[in-house]
Amino acid sequence: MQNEGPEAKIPKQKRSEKTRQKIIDAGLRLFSEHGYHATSSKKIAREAGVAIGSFYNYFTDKKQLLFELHRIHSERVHGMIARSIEESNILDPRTDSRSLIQAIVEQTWSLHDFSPALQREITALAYTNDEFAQMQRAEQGRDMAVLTEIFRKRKNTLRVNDLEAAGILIGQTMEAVMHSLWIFGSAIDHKRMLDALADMLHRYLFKDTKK
Amino acid sequence: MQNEGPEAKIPKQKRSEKTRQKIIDAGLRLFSEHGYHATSSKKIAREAGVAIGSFYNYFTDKKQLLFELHRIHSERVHGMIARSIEESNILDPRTDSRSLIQAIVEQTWSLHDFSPALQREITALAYTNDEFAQMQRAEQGRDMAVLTEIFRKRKNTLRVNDLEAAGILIGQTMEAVMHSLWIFGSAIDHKRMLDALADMLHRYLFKDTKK
Amino acid sequence: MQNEGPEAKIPKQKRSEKTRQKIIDAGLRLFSEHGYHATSSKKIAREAGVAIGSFYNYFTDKKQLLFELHRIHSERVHGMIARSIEESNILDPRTDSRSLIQAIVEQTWSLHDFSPALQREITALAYTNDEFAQMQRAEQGRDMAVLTEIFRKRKNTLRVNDLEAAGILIGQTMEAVMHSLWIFGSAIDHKRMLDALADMLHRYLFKDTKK
Amino acid sequence: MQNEGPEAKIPKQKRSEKTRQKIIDAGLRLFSEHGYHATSSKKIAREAGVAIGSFYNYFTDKKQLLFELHRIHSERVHGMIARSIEESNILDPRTDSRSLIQAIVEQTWSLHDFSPALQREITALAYTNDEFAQMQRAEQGRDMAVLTEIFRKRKNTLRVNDLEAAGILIGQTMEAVMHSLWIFGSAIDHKRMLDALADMLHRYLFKDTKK
DNA sequence: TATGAATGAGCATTCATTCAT
DNA sequence: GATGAATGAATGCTCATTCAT
Repeated sequence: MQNEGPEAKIPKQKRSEKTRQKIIDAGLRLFSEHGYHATSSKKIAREAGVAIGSFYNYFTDKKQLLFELHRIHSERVHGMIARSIEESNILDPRTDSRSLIQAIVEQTWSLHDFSPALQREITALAYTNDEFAQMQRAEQGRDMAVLTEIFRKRKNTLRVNDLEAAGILIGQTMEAVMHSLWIFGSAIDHKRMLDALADMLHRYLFKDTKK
Repeated sequence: MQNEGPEAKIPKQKRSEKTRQKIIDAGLRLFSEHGYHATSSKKIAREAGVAIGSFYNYFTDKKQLLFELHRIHSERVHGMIARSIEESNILDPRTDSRSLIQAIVEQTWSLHDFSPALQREITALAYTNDEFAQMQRAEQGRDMAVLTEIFRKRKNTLRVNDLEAAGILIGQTMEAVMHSLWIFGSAIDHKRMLDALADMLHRYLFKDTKK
Repeated sequence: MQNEGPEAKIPKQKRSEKTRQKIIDAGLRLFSEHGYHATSSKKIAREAGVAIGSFYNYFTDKKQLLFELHRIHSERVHGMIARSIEESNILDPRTDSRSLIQAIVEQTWSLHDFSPALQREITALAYTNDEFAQMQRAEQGRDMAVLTEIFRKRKNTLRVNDLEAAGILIGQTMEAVMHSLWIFGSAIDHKRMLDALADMLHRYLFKDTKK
Repeated sequence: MQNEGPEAKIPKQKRSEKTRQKIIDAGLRLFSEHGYHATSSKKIAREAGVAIGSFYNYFTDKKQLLFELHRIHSERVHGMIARSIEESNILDPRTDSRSLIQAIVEQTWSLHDFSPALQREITALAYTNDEFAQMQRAEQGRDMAVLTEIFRKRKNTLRVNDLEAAGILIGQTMEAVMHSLWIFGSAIDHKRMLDALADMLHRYLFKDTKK
C-alpha cells in the first residue's frame, strides 16, 4: 500500500508555491492600499521579500497578477456562497420572505471581505481593458443566476413583472451598497444600512402578505 | 465708446481663456476615451493644439485638470437640477408619489450625460486620493440634500423610519444604476431599467395607497 | 533686400539640431567601437552629453538611430560618387581600361571612410531584420547600377559574357576587400591590396589589349 | 567479455556526452535561426530538453557555446578539405588551370554548408571580441595555406607578381561570394555565379595559355 | 549529474515637469 | 502668454548566471 500519495509528485514545488504565495499576498496588500497604478512590480517584489526576477518567474506581467488576484477571490467567494446558502435558512421554504431577504443580504455582506479597493481597481481596469471587462461580466452573471434560482421557487409570492430587469437591478444595488459600506462604512452603522437595503429589496420583490 | 458688437460683450474671453478651454476640452475627450492613466499631458496638449508648456501655464499638473473637469461637471449638473425640478411636476403637491419618483428618476437620467468613463476614473482616484474623496463626498451630500428636501414635504405618506439610511441608500442605488446603464446599457432597454428602479424606490419609500 | 534668408525660418531648431547631431555622433562613435548590442541607449546619451529623454525625443528607439546612421552614410557616399566620377578620368573615353579600373578602385577606397565596424553591425542586423535587409539590398543595387553604366560604354572591349553575374560578383568583391582592408588592413599595405584588386578586375573584365 | 553490441563500443558516450550534444545541437539551431543575441541560454536549454543548470554544467557561458560551435565546424570543414582535394583532380598536374580553379570553387562551395547566419554572428563578434578575432584569423590563414600550396606547384604558369596579396585577395573574394550566395542566392543561379567567380580567378591568376 | 527556483544588475523606454527663448 | 527642447527619476521587464536540493 503506497502511502506516498500525490505529495511525492510535487516535491520541489514546495518552495516554489511559497514564493508564488508571497507575491500574491504582497500584491493584494499593495494594490489594495495604494492602487494598481501606484504599485510598481519592484515594490511588490520587495514587499514579498523576493527578487524582481522571481516576480516575473511567476507572472508574465503586473496585469496578470491583478487578474490572478481577482480570479482567486471570485473562486473563493463562489465556493463560500454554496455553503453559506445551505447553512442558512435561505432554501428553507418555511422561511418568510422578509427573513429570506435579510439572510441573503447578510450572507452577501459576510462574503464581501475582499478588498473593495482592489475591486475598484479591477472595475476601473475593466473599463479600458477588454479582458477584465469580460471576466467582470461573467462573474456578475454567475452571481445573478444564484439569486434568480432562489426567487423562482417563490414565484407566486413575487410582485415584480419584469424579472430580468429586476435581477439586474438587484445585483447592481447590492454590489453598490456593499462596496460603499466598505469604503464609506464609517459614516453610518452597518446594521442600519443593511436593514434599509433588506427593506427596500423586500418591499420591491414581494407582495405585502398581511401585515 | 466702441460699439464693436459681440466682441465687446466678452472682453475677458481673450486668447488666454480660449487656450484654457481647448485644454479642458481635450482633457475631457482623452480621459473619457482612454482613461486618466493612459493619457499623458503631452497627448492632451497635442489634442488641444497647444504647446505642452501652455498646459502647465494653466494647470499645476495633470491631476488638477481632472479635478477641474470634475468640478465643472458637478457645477453644470447642479445648475441643471434646480431648473429641472422646477420645470417638472416634482414640486407640485398634487403629483402622486409614483409619478414623483418616476420624474426624479427620469430627470436624473437625463442629467447623466457626463462621461461614465471619467466618472469611474474619478471614483477610482477618490480611493487613493483624499482630495478627490472629499470632493466626491461633498457632492453626494449636496445631491442627497435635494432629495431629502423633496421627501420631507410628503412626510406623512412615507413608509421608512430610518430616513438617514434611506437617503444614503437611494443615492447609492440611483448612482449605481445610472452608471451601469451608461456602461452596460446595451444589455437591456433603458426604459425597462428605469421603470424597475422607479418601482423599487417607490415601493420602498411610500405606503401602498389604495392597493 | 531681405538677407534674413532661409535661416530665419528655423530659429528654434538651432539648439534642437545640435542635440540631434550630438546624439548621432555619439551613436556612431559607440556603435563603431563596441557594437550595437554592447551599446545601451543610456551610454549613447551620456556620451552625447544629453539626457536620456532627449535621445527619445529624437529617435523612437535605438534601432532607429542605427538606421539613421546608415541612411546618412549612404546618402553622403552617394553624393560623393557622382562628384568623384566626374572629377576623375573615369568617364573620359580616352582613358585606357586598366587606368579606368584603377580609378574606380581608388575612388571607392577613398569613399570607404565609414566605420566598417558599424557596417558589420548593420550587415549582421540585416540578417535577422527585414527592414535592414531591404535597405542594404536597395543600396547595393544603386551602387551596382553606376558601375554597369560605366562598363556599358566600353562594351566592345569587354570580355565577359554574363554581365549580370559579373556585376554582382564585382560589387561583392569590391565590398569585401574594402571592408577587410579597414578591419585587418594592418596585415598588408593598402597599395598592394588595391593594386591586386585592380589587376584582378581588369583581367576579368577586359580583353588583353596588346599583350 | 560482454558482447552487448554497439553500446560497448562507446563506453564514454554516457548520458553526460549525450546531454552536451543536445545542447550543441540546440545552440546551432537557435543561433542560426534567430541569431546570437536573440537567443537566450534558457531557450537553448528548453530546445535541448535539458535544465538550464545543465547548460552551465557544460559551458561556462553562452559565448563559449558559440565558440565551441565554431570550433566544431572549422574542424569538420578542414577534415573535409583534405579528402576533397584528394578525391578531386586538383592535385593532378595534368589538370588544366581552368579546370583546377573550377574544381576549387566547386569544392569550396560544397563545403559551405555551415549556417551563414551563424558565420555572420561569429564575424560580428570577432569584431568586438579578441578571442573570436584570433580564431577567425587563424582559420583563414590555414585555408589560405592550402591554396598557396596548390598554386606554388604551378608557379611557372602563374601571372601574379605579389603572391601574398593575391592569396589574401582570393581568400576574401571566395568567402564573400560564398556567403552572399547562401544569403541572397535566390537572386541569381548558383551555377552562373560560380562560373563567373572561376572565370575571374582564373584570368587573374594564370597566363592566357593559347586560346 | 541533473535540476530549476532564485537572483539582481541592467536595459529600453516613458512621462510629468521645468525653463530659456 | 506661448513655445517646445531638455530633463532624469522611475517603470516594466529580461536574462545570464548561481546554488541548494
